Amino acid sequence: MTNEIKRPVRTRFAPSPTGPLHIGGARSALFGWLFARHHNGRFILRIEDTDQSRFDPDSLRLITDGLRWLGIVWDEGPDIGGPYGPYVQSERLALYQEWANWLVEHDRAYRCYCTSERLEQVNKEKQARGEQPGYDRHCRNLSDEERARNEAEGKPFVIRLKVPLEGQTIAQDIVLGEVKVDNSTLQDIVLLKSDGFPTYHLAHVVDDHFMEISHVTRANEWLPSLPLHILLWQAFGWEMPEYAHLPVLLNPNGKGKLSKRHAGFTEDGRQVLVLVDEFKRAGYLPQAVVNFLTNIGWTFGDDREIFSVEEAIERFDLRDVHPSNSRYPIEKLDWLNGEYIRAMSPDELAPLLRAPLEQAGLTVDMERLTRVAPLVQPRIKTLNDVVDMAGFFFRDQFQPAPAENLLQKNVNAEQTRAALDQAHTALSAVEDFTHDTLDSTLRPLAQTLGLKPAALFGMLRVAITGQTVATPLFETMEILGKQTCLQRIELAIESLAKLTV
RNA sequence: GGCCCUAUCGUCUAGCGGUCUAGGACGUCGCCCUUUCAAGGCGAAAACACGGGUUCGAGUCCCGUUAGGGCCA
Repeated sequence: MTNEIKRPVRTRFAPSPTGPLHIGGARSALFGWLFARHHNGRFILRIEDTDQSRFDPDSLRLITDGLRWLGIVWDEGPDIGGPYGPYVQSERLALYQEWANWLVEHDRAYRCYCTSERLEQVNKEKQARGEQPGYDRHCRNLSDEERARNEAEGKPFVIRLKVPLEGQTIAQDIVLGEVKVDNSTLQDIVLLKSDGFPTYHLAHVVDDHFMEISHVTRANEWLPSLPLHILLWQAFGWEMPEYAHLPVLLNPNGKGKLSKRHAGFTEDGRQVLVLVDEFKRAGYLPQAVVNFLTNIGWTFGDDREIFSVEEAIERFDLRDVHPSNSRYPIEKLDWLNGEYIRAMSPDELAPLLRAPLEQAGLTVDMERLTRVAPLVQPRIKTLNDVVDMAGFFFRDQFQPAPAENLLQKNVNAEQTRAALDQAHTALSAVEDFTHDTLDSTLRPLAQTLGLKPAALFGMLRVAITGQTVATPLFETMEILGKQTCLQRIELAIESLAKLTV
């Protein structure tokens, strides 16, 4: 493991444009980005679109939107260009073909004319003999005449790597340390397909060479092909980047790698979010999501879990990344997001609450929202929670709760009606409709009525907000105003009349 | 099936041979505060997968087993 950085740090995130940005992909991108930023290096976005069958035209925008939302900004990429472009693999086909041919010319690779039927047949026979399946290297040993004949017939071919038949390939991984494998277990992998498109293996090595990537950060599902890639670097004779195979996220409940869909539900029945866009729509803050992701597989130190990206960049090192995969600890995000919400000033928070409220069909008065913000601040975990907690402040039409909800513990309908009646009278006389005055009016009233303060406040809360759980009563009443409060109490009294009949 | 990787509280993790009667965080539970709900404060339960080595000494090193993950087919 190297302790020094030998060349300018350049890392890359190389997603396939097959769909929206996944939280696992985002974390891989994040780690590469943090590393690059720590070393004042460059971070590159490259699109690996050589699998045409899974191509999704919306994907590029979805990926870039997701990264941008998280604040993971790239220095070179398909949208902004850069000195090592193009940054889309399908625009680099000539390069892959050129270098695949170079390998053939230098006897490090060969043309294979075998049909898929023959490959299948070989596998069948091998399995029948109890051998491991795999290509039998038939075309590796073709005579010049056979080769010439195949060429003359114009047979389609792929280009395969000539893997050494003996010995070991040893790799150094920044996260995992030494990884060893016997060459005899390796396949003569295809580098260039018959349609002229490269496989991942070829494209990876060629691109990372010409883009001067210094550190390859990728998910550890690529680890098995690492020896092949090392062999490829050696075949080209190019300087190898350092590799860091990052742990992946596992499903929180079920087994296996975190899937795009069907990640299941948390214990409290909420769906587990996996797409970056879903986090945005669910009312999570990007800073919280980044902080959350950074804490999986890496530790800030000092027993601290909450820190800014800038602080993370200062300390981040791939060598400190934990090698094992983790279950996706999604429960922690709610807590962290709540922490971020509480750490803001109410004035910062208020504008962020606007969108969720409007999306819920409410009309937002910013002046009122600014007064409501500090009330909801300690009570919400996501921005969207504001709708349930304080949506009643912004509804055009008041939605009263069922009369039953007015009834407090050990207080019957008749008593409730009497209490609300008295409260109405008392409040009507209040000139200064503010928290302190309301408190000094209603608290003594509770005693007069022989009710616990909690009981009186509880029925008033339901009457005035229409909810059993809401923002604190006196502050709420102050914002709603005297007229509104009195009207709603009257409404509640009326609804109780039906109950007592 | 073959190959590769991994293994500390329920979960995310600290720990890089003695300071570990194993630390932090989320979650859970209890108490306090309290007009609901939160937030906040205090506290509790909770882990070194197992078996062999190496060593004066192992959570920490080595081997195996088991389990989990991945890749190939």
